[in-house]
Amino acid sequence: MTANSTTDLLREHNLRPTRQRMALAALLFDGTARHVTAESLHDQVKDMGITLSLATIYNTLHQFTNVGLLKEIKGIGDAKWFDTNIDQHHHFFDISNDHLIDIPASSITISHLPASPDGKVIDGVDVIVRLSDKSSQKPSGKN
Amino acid sequence: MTANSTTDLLREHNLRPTRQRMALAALLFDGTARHVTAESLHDQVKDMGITLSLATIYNTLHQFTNVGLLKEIKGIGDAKWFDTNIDQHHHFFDISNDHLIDIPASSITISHLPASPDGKVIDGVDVIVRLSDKSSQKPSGKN
DNA sequence: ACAATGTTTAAAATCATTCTAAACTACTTG
DNA sequence: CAAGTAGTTTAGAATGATTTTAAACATTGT
Repeated sequence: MTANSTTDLLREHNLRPTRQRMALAALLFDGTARHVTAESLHDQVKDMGITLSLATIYNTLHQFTNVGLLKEIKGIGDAKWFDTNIDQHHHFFDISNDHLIDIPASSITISHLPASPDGKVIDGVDVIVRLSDKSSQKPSGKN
Repeated sequence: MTANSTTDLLREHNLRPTRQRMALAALLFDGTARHVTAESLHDQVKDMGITLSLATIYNTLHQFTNVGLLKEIKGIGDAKWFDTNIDQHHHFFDISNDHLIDIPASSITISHLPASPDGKVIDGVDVIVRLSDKSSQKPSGKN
C-alpha cells in the first residue's frame, strides 16, 4: 500500500494521517488477513525501527475498529485480538501456538439455532474451532 | 443438596471437604445451571454472610474445573466464566446485561466445517450467539 | 503563521488473575 | 487422641493487559 493511498484511507475515515497512524495502517492494510494483539503489533513496529507508545497502539486499534477498518475478536487466549478481515467470519484457533486462521462465514452452516428470548435479537454468531496437535493428549481430569 | 452429599461429592473427586469448598459446592451444585465469575461468586458468598478470600474462590473454581465439576467458558465479556453445565454446549450471551443462557449442543447443527490444517485435530467448537435488545441500535462507525 | 483542535505520550491507575509464603486445617498413624 | 504431615487458605504482593490522565506535541483551517 502506497503512502498516498494510506493517507487517503485514513482521511476517508476522518482520521488525521499522523506519523503513527500511517505506520500502523501501512503495516496492517496490505491486503492480507492479519491477526494482531496490541503487544504483537507493538513488537512488529519496534522491529521496523519505529517507536510508538503502547497507549497509541491501543488508541489506534480502537479507532480503526470504530471506523470499521478492523474487527475485534473476543475469546481468544487472554488478550484482545484485532482482525483485518472485517467480513462476518469465524476462526480456527490453534491452542498450541496461539495462531488464528479465518474461516469464511460461508464455509460453515449453522442450522436449527434456537429462537432468541423475548425482546432480544441476535447481534451476531461467533464460532471458534479450537485446534490442537494430532499427537498431543488432552489432560485427564486429575486434581 | 444436603451437607452429606456435598461432602461425598467432594470426596469422590479427591477434594477435602473444607468449610470453604463445602460452601461453594453447596451454592454451585444445586442442580440448576449456573454461570459465575470469580467476582460474582465472591459477592454471592459474601451476601450469605460467609467470608472467603478471592484467592480461594479462584483456587476452588479451578479445582472444580480440573476434576470435571465445572466447565470454563471463554470469550464472554472480560472475565472468565464457569458453568455448572459440563456437557458440551453453546451459549447465548446477552450483551445488554452480561447474562448467559445455555444452548444444548444438540440444538445447533454445524455442517460443512472446513478441514483442519495438516497435523491438527479439532479440540472443540464453541458457538456464542450474541443477543441485544430488540430496540437498541448498533453504533454507527463514527470516530 | 496562529489559533483551535486533535493526537501522542509517559506514567499512574485499574481490573482480573496468579503467586508467595506464612498461618491454618484435615487426615493419618501410632 | 496426640502429633506429624500433607493439603488448604489467606493477605498481600506481583503480574499482565488495558485504560486513564494530563501535559507536550502535531495537524488543519483561516
